[in-house]
Amino acid sequence: MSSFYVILVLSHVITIHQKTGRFIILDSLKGFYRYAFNWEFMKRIYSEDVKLLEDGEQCRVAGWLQEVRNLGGIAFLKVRDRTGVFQVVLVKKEIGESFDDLVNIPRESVIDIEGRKQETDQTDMGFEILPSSVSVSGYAEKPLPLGVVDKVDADMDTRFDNRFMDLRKKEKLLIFQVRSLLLDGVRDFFRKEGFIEVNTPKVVAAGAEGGATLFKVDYYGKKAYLAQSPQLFKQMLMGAGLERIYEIAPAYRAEDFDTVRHTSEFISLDFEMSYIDSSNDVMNMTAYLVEHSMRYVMEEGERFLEALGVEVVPPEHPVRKIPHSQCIEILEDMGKTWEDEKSVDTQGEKMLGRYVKENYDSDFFFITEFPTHLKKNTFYAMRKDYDPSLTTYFDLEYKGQELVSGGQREHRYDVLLAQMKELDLDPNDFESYLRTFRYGMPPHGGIGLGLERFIQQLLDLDNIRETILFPRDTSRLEP
RNA sequence: GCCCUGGUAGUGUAGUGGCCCAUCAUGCGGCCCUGUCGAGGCCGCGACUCGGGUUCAAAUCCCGGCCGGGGCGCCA
Repeated sequence: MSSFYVILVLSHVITIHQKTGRFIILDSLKGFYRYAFNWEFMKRIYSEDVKLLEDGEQCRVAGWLQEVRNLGGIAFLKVRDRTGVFQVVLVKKEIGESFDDLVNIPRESVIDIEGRKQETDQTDMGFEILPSSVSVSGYAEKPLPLGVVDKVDADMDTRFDNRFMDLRKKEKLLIFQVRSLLLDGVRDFFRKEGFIEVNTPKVVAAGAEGGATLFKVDYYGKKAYLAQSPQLFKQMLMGAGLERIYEIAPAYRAEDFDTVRHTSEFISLDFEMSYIDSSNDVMNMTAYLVEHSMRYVMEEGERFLEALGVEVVPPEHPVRKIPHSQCIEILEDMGKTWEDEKSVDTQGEKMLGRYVKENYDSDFFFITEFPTHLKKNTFYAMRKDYDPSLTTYFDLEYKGQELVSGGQREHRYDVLLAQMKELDLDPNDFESYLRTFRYGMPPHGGIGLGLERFIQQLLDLDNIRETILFPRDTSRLEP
């Protein structure tokens, strides 16, 4: 009954076309294709795969009617699916009165075409479809809220109000194809390094760093919050003996910031590892994670990066580590001045990014040994033995923007308790967390990485919202 | 939260006191065209964010509301 059978051979997929008994070797599973199983109920194929058919062969394709070029006696329908834009040819004297109906289908309607492949060098795809039937599965209203292929761009607000339409643009789709691959790369790395993927609660009783940045929720009448970080749970899992874990999950920040690199809901990529000797172990793991996932995207997503016109340059090892105090000196040498306290602020980050790029030809560097008073809310940060005014905490900077924050955690119960008391935190509020530290806690550390920032910097996007399907910020709650 | 900045047809814009019953592009509608691919040609449609104020006169100036964009603090 089915028109396709599928056999897996190595990483390639071979389909046998039953009508012809011919083998079609699909390029790979890199991105577009999904033929790992034989879905006999899915007869429609991607336009990219029509290329693999013989000249004159019947096929069924479908997509969005991008535009109609009506020349009078002949018309061309440009139809877009996820893999490309193909052309359907309508000859008036051959199809008669339905010609007028077909050329008047509104743009962006979904149409389903059965027809014959005809090879030609007059289209980008190298073929066109001579239809035997065309049906409209979903009519599009007129006018469109924004044009998918119009020569004018829409404002961000218009675009995000009509995100479904915005995402029909090829270059928007590409971002999410890269994002998907980057996550594959991340998971590939962690799997190979023996990390366990976990999920921790997102509805919590208390945050990691006080209550100021938390969204309140009503939890069966009790006061609760959306988690702004999995921090405390990750540490508890170190106490539970999981040793190496990672989590890819949303984090919520009710900060009232409105910038191109902040959103209220983002995907936090966290890992935590036990039995480290120092924060250097964490930094090195971080650098290899970033490198591996970038290389993965470069290999698997070459066509996407090419289409986006982006060159990806992963970090080389070792990634330079610059203590915070030295960062200040460098910035002073570069002529930076401060009104208040000397620290690496947004301007400083950008300057240091340029400095490292010019002097060491790298997009990456760590800022290490963050002063304790700059991490004042981070009660769980381990401080340097020789100088408690410094922490073991670091940031990883990518193209002049903070990408990662992490360090070695304080695993000694009495020290942790003392650091909490410095901040006037009530240990009773953290009892379920603190308890973990009283029954054998190994030395450990970890990081949090902003996934969207990673993609933003990777693809040189102006605004972090471009990396999120439906972004949440201080004013946007829908769609 | 602070600072800067904007809101004109479906979309993107021009217009900074009278020359504006508002420019251009795109879109949409109609007509012509059998190889278009930024299709082309001709004709048409469609807008000043809301409320107050100043003025003989407001898209334009002032105040407020609503909704954006950018920067900073902060952060992933």
